[in-house]
Amino acid sequence: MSAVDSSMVAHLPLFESLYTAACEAILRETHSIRVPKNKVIFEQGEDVHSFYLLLHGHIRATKMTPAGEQVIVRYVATGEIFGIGQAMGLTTYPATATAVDDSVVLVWPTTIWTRLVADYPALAANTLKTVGSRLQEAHTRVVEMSTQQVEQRVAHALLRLINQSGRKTAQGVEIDFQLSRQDIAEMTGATVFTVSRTLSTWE
Amino acid sequence: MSAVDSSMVAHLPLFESLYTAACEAILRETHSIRVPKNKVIFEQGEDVHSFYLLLHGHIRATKMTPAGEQVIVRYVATGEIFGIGQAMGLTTYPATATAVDDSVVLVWPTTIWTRLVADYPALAANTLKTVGSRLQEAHTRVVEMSTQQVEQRVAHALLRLINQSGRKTAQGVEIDFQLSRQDIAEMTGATVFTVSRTLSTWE
DNA sequence: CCTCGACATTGCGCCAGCGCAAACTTCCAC
DNA sequence: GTGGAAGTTTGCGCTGGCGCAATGTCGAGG
Repeated sequence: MSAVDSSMVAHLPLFESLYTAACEAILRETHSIRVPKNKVIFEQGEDVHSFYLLLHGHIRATKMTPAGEQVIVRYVATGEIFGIGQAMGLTTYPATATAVDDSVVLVWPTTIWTRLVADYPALAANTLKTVGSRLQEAHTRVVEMSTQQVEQRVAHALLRLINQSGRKTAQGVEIDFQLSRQDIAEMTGATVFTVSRTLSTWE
Repeated sequence: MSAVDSSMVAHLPLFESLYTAACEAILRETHSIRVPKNKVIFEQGEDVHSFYLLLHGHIRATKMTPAGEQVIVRYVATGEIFGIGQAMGLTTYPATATAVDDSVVLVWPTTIWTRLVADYPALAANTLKTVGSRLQEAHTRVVEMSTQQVEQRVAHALLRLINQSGRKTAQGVEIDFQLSRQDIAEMTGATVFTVSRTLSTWE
């Protein structure tokens, strides 16, 4: 519940080509909250009430099928906005957002989105780019699911995570949050068993 | 290459909450072209040079994998914009657009996108909604590909087409363009054979 | 009317990946 | 430590869907 310094966020894509003053004005409408690991931020189907910016930590977005199977739609990386269903014309959240780690997020009430966009048009343009690149990623995934088998899908999923949240260490690259076989299965559309077998062949 | 009457397009989502004058100004920057069936409008990988609005007909967007397999990303319905890679921060088209039918499209040079958005901020907001709903659809498809088997994927793919381009007739619903088994296969990530078998069990 | 080419169907063998059960490994909590 | 819960690995049988080849259907052009 503390104020946010614009120097912390002004460099993010969301604020690109906005003046510092505008950026500060936008930040005046928000506050930061801490989200403990495994806490659900919003649930699929819930009425949209807020949108968010991830300052620190990691968030997982999942969708549940009517049959009760869970699919991981994406991991939100630091600096990204999420929960922007309102901007896309939705009235309920299309997925569930859960903190994978202890995280810190900025919260805005969705009610002010329209006003913010009217006051700072660059905001819509920047959000458009973000959503656009997510669309790209989703299409890539559709293509992968259509044409590749599990082994390659797992490989690509891991590469995507590394590019997004990888950290170089002496031994190689490390993803800085917990990732179970179950998670990989839910990202790739495979079973835990197959994922386990696949990974074991790579040592 | 003829002028376009604003009354034809003013009701489209793209122009929502824009004044007629603005709408007309935007239309003054475009011209319509006829695209014969099977003509490629732009190719995946090509530098973005234009964005489009489909007035009449049907367009198919496909992606080719490095291995040469083709996947149908989506069908563009009448009234939709497409080829808006520029707005999403891309420099090359992420997919190939081909006319499925003889079609009529409006063309704008991408160079004016930035200016249009600056002059008419609602344009960015409206585009954001469009892209948002495509993102939704893409995620739905990822979930389907992850959890359902071919039969249900085919069913959903057809339902999506019907909702989008269906026309009611005495005998039922009709999709108003040619659709081969190969097409359905490329939409669902199955083979022509399996699609054929699946459809035959439904009579 | 016949031919040719494109598309669709069908039979058959095969295998990637699933489902399940059982064993093994970690990591807490007490 | 010790017991238990959660996560992982592995063996095994089964099957959905693929690959291919052969055959069937339909429409357009000579």
